[in-house]
Amino acid sequence: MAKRRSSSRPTISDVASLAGVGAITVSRALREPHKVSSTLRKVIDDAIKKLNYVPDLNARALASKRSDVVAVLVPSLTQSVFSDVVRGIYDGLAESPLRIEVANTGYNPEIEEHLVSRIVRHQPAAIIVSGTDQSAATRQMLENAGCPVVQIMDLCDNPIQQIIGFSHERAGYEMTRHLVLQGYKRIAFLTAWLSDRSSGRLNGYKRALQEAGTYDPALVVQRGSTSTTPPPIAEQGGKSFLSAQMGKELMFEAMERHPDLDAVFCNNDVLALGALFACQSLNIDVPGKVGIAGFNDLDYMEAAHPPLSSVRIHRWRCGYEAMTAVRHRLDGAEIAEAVVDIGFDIMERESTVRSGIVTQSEATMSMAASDR
Amino acid sequence: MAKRRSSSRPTISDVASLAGVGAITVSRALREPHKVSSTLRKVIDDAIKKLNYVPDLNARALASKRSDVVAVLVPSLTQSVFSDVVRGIYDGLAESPLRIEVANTGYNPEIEEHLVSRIVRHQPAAIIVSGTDQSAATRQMLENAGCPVVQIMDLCDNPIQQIIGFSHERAGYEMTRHLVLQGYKRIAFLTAWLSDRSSGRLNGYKRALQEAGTYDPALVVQRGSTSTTPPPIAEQGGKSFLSAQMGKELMFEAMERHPDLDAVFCNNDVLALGALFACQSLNIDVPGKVGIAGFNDLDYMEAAHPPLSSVRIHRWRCGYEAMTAVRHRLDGAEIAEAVVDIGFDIMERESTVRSGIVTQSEATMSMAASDR
DNA sequence: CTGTTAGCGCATTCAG
DNA sequence: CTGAATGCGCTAACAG
Repeated sequence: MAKRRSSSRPTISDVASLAGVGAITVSRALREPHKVSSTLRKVIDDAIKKLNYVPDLNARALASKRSDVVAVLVPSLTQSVFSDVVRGIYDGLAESPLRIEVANTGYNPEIEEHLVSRIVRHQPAAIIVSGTDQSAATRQMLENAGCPVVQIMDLCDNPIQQIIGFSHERAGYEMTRHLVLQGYKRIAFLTAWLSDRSSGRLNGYKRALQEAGTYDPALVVQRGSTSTTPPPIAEQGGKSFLSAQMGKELMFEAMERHPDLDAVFCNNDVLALGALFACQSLNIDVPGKVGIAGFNDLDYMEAAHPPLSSVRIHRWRCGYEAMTAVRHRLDGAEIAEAVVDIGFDIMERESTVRSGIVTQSEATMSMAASDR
Repeated sequence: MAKRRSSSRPTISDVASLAGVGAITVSRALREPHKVSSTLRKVIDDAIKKLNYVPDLNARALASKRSDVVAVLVPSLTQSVFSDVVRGIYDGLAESPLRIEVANTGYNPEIEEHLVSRIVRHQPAAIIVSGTDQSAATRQMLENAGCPVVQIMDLCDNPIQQIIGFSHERAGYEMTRHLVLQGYKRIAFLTAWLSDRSSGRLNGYKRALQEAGTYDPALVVQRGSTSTTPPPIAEQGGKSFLSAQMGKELMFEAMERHPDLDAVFCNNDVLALGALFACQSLNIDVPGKVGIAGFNDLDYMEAAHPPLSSVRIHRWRCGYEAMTAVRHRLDGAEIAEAVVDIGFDIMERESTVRSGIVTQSEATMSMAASDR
């Protein structure tokens, strides 16, 4: 019997010798049971139980040049949008032996690049990454990663391999269109900063208002004039930059700058919530005097008083489908669809319906993939 | 030159031969630069850059029997409480080469046990785990993990190794005490289900009311009568079980069952938000007719109209300190304090202050560690 | 279906 | 401060 450097856990050869077979057979019994006769399989299973053997996954990763880690890159964990996506990813995991390593880009392409460079050293089983605005270097690394790569939460024509999401531009357009149809004329766009995806929404807003002939660039109210990324956590003192408090402030600012304002489309639900609180504190009628719409449709939007309109995006499903796609491909399947549009729903609620009474508790306008 | 199975990325010996040194020297230059002469270090660095060498972390983990993965176990990712904690953990990472693998127990001890059993196979660098209610088997595994283990978000007398958090019982007590001092008599406790930590809060509530002589078990309003864990995600259809909508329903239920109700202490801010919406929809004065308090102090509590009282817990800091502790110990330091109380603050805001006007925008009562 | 051989890329001895 | 040998535990590639 070979002597060991340290008397640690049982190894695969301990199992093999106890079962009276070769190590590779044990290995196969573990990973490809159908390639091992059922008799041997039983003997091996018994030996495994007797020794309480658990495979060393680092050794496996080294030998096979492939780990069981699915790397997930999201811009933020504290925004419930992404935590829901991540939960969908976790739920898609089900019984598979895969693990998930979440990394946080903080909306910063440089950090993202750094993270990807680290991730690829681990030979991940797959990579799930948010959005399409990776730097050229990042994209390069992802293309060379040699594993399934799935982009999520956006759409584009040339995904790295595969993208699952929806069109932010269309979402922004449709919600703005809804406001226009409700008769709102002076519709502001409230945002903290502009991520790549937020810009898409803003473009949709712009297009809808230009069509309506009521576009006014001054109505885009933003935190700081040119911020395109949130401040680093350190400067936030561990608090979230995106907050109801900020929504409140943006709303006050918007109303001060534009006394004729009659609706706000908030880039984010938490800003919309803040906007509502702002109106409540000034005794401003919603939706009579001002309409309020958000984006994401977090749970409190429906519960609010009045219920707040929003764009429901299928964040959980997005994560779930991404994980499902990953698993299919890890099982050897080809990419089914390179671009998967999971759509969104415009949730029309009281906060933006001033033309009458909402007959149903909420009207839904589904904007799912039109090209299916 | 040894032939390779696959012509993949450069290895440490490629670097070594290019630099004209032994492989181990390269290894040391990477991990313990101070043990290598600066001249060699420079030569090696050049070679590394020239070859674009990146160490294979799986091989490193196999050889050293220790990976760079810090496993983090939380009951939920979608509750912002824990996503803030996780962010604190990430932020505590800073420039260290550690990675984070977050796993999700869903408040289910069996799942937790399963996850821990998988995690320990990876020889993690450290484990951070929420709470103290691990199963006996889980605790056993953690004790034998052979790496730093830090418990967070609670306190106890016998941590596995080290615990960083605060007392839920005291927090529940102090907030209830505040309500009592404000003259509220019929104070309900609203909760969706009772986690181990929630129970602590409930116990504090109970103690405070018993002291005041106004405790009434019927005032504990819970979703379902005996639920101790949330339903699995599948039954939630990918939606969060804990929601403002549920807070609203619980509030309606509480008011119906107890017309004399004059305050609610919600186990969670999102429930408190729902309770507020419930009152707004019925035109019930807050805090005149009913006081509302939450737990966690998420950002919208302060922004709400009226601002909602809550127990501010230092979730970001908790994660950050846990990671800091992990890094210290990975650097060879001993455990400084086995039990670290990071305290909490009672945020007294308008929603529970009916005896007069809050002179400051918010009064704070800090309940940090008293025994320092 | 099963086994043998030969590494995966690195870090741990233990020498100098 | 530096290096040579050796093996971490497992699996790919062939052979039978």
